[in-house]
Amino acid sequence: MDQQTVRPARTPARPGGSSDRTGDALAPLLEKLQRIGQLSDDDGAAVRAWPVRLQNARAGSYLLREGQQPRECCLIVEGHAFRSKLTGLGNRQIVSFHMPGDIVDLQHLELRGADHNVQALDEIVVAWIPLDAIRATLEAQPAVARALWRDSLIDGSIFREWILNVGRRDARMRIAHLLCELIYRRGGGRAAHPQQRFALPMSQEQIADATALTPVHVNRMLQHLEAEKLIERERRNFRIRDWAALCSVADFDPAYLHLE
Amino acid sequence: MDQQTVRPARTPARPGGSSDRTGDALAPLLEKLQRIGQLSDDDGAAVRAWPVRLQNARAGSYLLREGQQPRECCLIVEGHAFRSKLTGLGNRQIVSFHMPGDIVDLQHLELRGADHNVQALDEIVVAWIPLDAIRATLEAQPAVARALWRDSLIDGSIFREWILNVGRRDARMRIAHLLCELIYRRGGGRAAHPQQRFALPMSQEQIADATALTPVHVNRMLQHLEAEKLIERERRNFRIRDWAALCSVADFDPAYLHLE
DNA sequence: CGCCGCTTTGACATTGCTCAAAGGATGTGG
DNA sequence: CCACATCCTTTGAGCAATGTCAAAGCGGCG
Repeated sequence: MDQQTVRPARTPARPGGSSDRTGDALAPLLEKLQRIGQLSDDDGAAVRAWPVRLQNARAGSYLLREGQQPRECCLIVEGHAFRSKLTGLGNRQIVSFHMPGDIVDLQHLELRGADHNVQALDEIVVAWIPLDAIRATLEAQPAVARALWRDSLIDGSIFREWILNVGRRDARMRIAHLLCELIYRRGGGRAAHPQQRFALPMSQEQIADATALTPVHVNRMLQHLEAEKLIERERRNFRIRDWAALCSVADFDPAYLHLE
Repeated sequence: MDQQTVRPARTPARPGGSSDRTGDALAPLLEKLQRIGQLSDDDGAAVRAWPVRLQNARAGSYLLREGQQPRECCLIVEGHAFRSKLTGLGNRQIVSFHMPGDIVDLQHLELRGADHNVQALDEIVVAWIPLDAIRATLEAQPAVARALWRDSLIDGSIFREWILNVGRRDARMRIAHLLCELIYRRGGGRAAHPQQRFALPMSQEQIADATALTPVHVNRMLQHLEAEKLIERERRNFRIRDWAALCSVADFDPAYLHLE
């Protein structure tokens, strides 16, 4: 009944877990790279050889703080995360949401200090991958480098859409657009089973921080979407009643996700 | 007296210009790559060998439209450009400004359809570089690949800051922040001569589209900044009267530009 | 000279925010 | 198994920032 939220494994991953667990950990990443870049067996093997360090974290805990200079990249294995920035006055803006298979701070391959925070959205399992291991692979396996570059370019495209969303759509459209994006990405392209019920991993306050609204207004707009019979909802459990209409309200065109 | 705007050459570049003009065209790019990535002589030579096609364009003309599938990248040689997206209702959001040395659509190395428009801000000279030429260089010269990747990661960082700017700062801060960014980037890091007068290449309507405000409100906020004695202004000509205070009002921290 | 695009001003409308408090879940310790 | 704390969601009333509409200035250019 809970389609969306991938629960952390019952048996908590041991930090520095054994190699079979490690293989599991990289599976969602490999699947994604396969999808966006076509890797050879050698490429896949090189990625699988990355020495990952597993970590469990609870909802809200920081995986990375602004200003840190990490020497590892953070790959999401299970659960969800978000990246955020703070205004000098303390206002928070969430700039992206992430799901299993996403490397959340790939930019540290080239950029020094983190310019934003990364936090767990729900209970989460992440795999830390040494930057040096990735760099070594990039030289030996150009296809991996291309796939990762492509991934970060898609990231950029999503950021541009978010600037548009936050800047030029009204509250109702913003929220609808975010819903569409999350549902679409959950399906890995092709809004899979838009009718099914699912649980969003984020609170209304986090939706507010992603759409640049207040939690109060998010609440009202969700009720509005419900009254329009576009969605059904009960706490964080959603069902889309009219996917086409929701997309239209949201002004949602998935081209920017570049999932083909 | 016009520090900011680089005037298009008096002698208009011929499309498909001769090789000496071509060398000039790539100079700002090489300088930038040098700064962010340390290229060897070979690397530089490979870039200089790119067969560019020069084009003059007047303010407002489109260099690229959403949905197109370009086979060339667009490098700015002189003048300025901006990228924008449109809402289904026709509201425009500018997502970035660009200056000489910027490749404005590097993402087409990996991504198919353009997800946004690119337009000239003022009179401009651009160099079109075949994607295949760039791809060939990426394989042969990994340092060039790294520098370009790094550049696109910085792009992403700027997008994140814009999401924050548009999402969580008020109108006055947004505009001040945009001013700070433009001045800082003009100096290539280190806000060079913040006291000097300069002309912004964009209209107040374009500032509005970049900050997600209306032109009317931009006008009022500029007057407000002037009344606070932070800036001096007469049409598009500006002088910063108090750089430190402006940065503070703007909540501006240049770390996100990653210029070190 | 006269058009045109940009900037500026004014009056008014509205979206979304603030503040405050109440209602529900869920979990924990006694 | 209850009592309570906590975290989220929901509601209400009033307000502020920003948008809308309309028109007037003002510079530059053909």
